[in-house]
Amino acid sequence: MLDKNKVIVGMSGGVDSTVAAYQLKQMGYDVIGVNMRLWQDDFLEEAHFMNDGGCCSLSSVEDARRVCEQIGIPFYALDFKGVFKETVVDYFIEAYKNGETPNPCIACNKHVKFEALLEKAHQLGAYYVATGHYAKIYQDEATGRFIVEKAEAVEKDQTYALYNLTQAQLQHILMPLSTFKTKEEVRAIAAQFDVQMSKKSDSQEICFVPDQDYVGFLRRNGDFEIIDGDFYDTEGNKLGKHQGIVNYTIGQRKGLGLTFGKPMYVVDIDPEFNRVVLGSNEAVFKKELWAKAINFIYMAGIDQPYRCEAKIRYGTKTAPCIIDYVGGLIHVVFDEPQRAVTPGQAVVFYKDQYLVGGGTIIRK
RNA sequence: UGGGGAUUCGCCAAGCGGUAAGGCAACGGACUUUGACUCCGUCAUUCACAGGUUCAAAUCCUGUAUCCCCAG
Repeated sequence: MLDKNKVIVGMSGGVDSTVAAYQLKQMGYDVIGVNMRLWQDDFLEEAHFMNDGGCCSLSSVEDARRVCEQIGIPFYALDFKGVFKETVVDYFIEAYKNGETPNPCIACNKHVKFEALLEKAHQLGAYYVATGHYAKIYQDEATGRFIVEKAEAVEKDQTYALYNLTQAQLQHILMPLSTFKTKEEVRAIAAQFDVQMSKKSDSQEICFVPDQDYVGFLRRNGDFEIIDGDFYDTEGNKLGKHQGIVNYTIGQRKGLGLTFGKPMYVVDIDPEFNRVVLGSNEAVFKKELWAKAINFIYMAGIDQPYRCEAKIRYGTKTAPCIIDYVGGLIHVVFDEPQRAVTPGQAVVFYKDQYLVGGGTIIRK
């Protein structure tokens, strides 16, 4: 029987998860801190890149252990390298191989933090797994569905990366940072028992590529060749050589190595012909998109066109749109054209502050 | 080995005797759970080279080099 008062907290050793654990302890939960060992890269460890990290930092085990001691909760470091490799790293490599831009955090949430870790929690008898994400999760009394709502701290809201979670997962998840209005409040609490840690900067890179060189990561870990190809304009004229499609994402301006007298942006990536199409900023805007692998949270699904808002990239604003199921895919039509619709990225739907659902943008 | 035109930052390009605009690229920083976008900052004591005329030249003159066009 699972203990509803028992919770496993994913501890990165950073500010957010530390405060999450602390809050739960204060609330009276039986809290266990767990640091997930996710990835090991000999290349980077030799290069001393693993010393400072973020949400999934590979080197913060000791920080996590220390704060658990300070909070007064048990701590375990557990190995999740296998599942992480299969569900996050392999997906990441595969996406680039296919000319897409992946979002590994979303995959990690779905398969590692709220699946593998949740299983581990159940093995330990805990009903809940908790993290330091900024999002609200609760059960709607009327419908019985578990709903995700944007965090109070709007600028830190992380619901975009949670659209893929199922009802089965959500009922076992706690996110105690949901009520904080700012990151500063969270830091202030952290400072009460660990000043040094409370000043850690926010994470901002792919956790398994802490040197920022994801192309180098693909070279070392990928099972495919990164091949030079040609840049084309939107008319089909050859413009020059590119260094392999993995180097580019839709909307990208920097690093093209070509000059045209005006800024040029990546408009399309064609993995089949190894082509990268460049165009003006205006050419990067699209009014519609198609998405697959749809997951709904706010409701079970839609059976007719549904008006809501959508966010097509983590750092962007939501935009009004109408979504509709067409042949097993979701068709999204925006009121206004959106910049850099990127295959592989998630499109996440919102209705006011509620997370409606989302899917993966495809090239069509 | 005859005429004509050109030569300014990696690319494009202002300047036309008064002491080197700008755009693109690049680099550095901010922002960022995606090397995206965006923003901020840096980027020719020097104008193909050598002389000359001027108080003063990238700008005028004279050679030299390279390129282009038209004539052989």
